[in-house]
Amino acid sequence: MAAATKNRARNVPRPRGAARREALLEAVLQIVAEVGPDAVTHRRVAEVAELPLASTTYWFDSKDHLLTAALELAAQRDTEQLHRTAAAALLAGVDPLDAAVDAIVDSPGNGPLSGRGSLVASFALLLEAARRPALQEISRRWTGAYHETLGQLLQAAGSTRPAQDADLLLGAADGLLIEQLATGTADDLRPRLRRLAEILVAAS
Amino acid sequence: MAAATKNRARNVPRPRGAARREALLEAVLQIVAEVGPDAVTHRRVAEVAELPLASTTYWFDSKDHLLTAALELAAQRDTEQLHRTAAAALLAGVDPLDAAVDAIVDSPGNGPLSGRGSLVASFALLLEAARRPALQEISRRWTGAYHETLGQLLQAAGSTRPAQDADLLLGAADGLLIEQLATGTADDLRPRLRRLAEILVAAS
DNA sequence: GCGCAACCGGTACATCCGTACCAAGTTGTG
DNA sequence: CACAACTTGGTACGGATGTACCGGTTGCGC
Repeated sequence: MAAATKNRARNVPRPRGAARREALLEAVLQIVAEVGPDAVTHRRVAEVAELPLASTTYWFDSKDHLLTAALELAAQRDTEQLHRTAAAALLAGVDPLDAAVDAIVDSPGNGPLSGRGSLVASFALLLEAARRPALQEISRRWTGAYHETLGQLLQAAGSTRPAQDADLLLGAADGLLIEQLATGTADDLRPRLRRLAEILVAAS
Repeated sequence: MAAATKNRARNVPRPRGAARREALLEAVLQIVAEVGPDAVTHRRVAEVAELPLASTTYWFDSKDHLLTAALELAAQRDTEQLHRTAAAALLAGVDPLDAAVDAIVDSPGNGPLSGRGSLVASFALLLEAARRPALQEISRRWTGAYHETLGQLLQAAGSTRPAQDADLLLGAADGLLIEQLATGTADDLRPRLRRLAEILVAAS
């Protein structure tokens, strides 16, 4: 039927358009990391992405939409990276506690952003979610993925209550990371988190 | 001597002026909590504080100065509250672990801002410090006060390495608080932190 | 081919921003 | 009382911002 052949859904971007869209989000994340969420303006995003100003309003209805989509992208990338790390560690037979600590500490360090910068961006966007309920669903999925993956690793390490242990371990990691960012220190968190993980498992 | 009678230091605000200054900082904190740091503009601050626009530039050289002073005020208030709580608990002979957990969870809940709002403001300002070294000194004093106080309480509870335990306990508290803010949940953190504190002390 | 929707990019505009300036009011001191 | 410093609040200005608009281009389905 004719209808079957012209079924490309409306509003589905063509390949080139999708690439532009992603370049814009990339630019948003870079700006959030380097200067902060206040600095995310249509003009600056366009400049960083090397695209004309109007492309920002073409692909995203508003600045809100731009930020929401950027948080979604950051969460999705980080989650995928987390799953890859965890799966590889489990298959390779690495000590699950080491895998858990590495998964937390390394996770945001890859991708096109530098480790520290992408951390700042992630936390800034998370904090945005505290004021915008629309973002909370994304935050929930994001932290949920961490809970699940860490729980599996802790269980493999012998924890009898992996959910609660993962909760505390993830919390400690996030809190210590924020503290490092806010005070400008840069010690290696791995030994401290490793010790916490051991204590949690041993106390099961 | 004549010199002795006119020794009021220059630039020391007179009482009425000091009240205005504080009202402005109060307004800054309120705006940071409700809308975010991007929304802190001279005009809006003046409006919230019910003062004329020019008063903001009179009492604070620039927007940077305004934000720095606001972080200082938040840190100072929170630290005083922390010390009060801890000292009272130690004198009253309350279980030091309960005191530690209460000191963390209750701490930012007082003051003119609602608990959740002042938490958001605190974290937002801490995150600002990640990008502005001038704020990091304040952040360091702030977290330092927590480390010290929590360390004393944990030591009283029998911890043999109070510094490290305080570090992890504070980290976990901050991380869990941020997670709650970002996901919109509101469970009581006390039992979880209490359990962590017990495990840490027991593992000494 | 041809038409239509998706896509592109330049420009315009109302609004808000940080900050400077200045004239009037207030207050403590000699 | 007079004076100087401090304080107040109204206004102005150059610049940046979010977003709307609109004519041109591209590429897919017929």
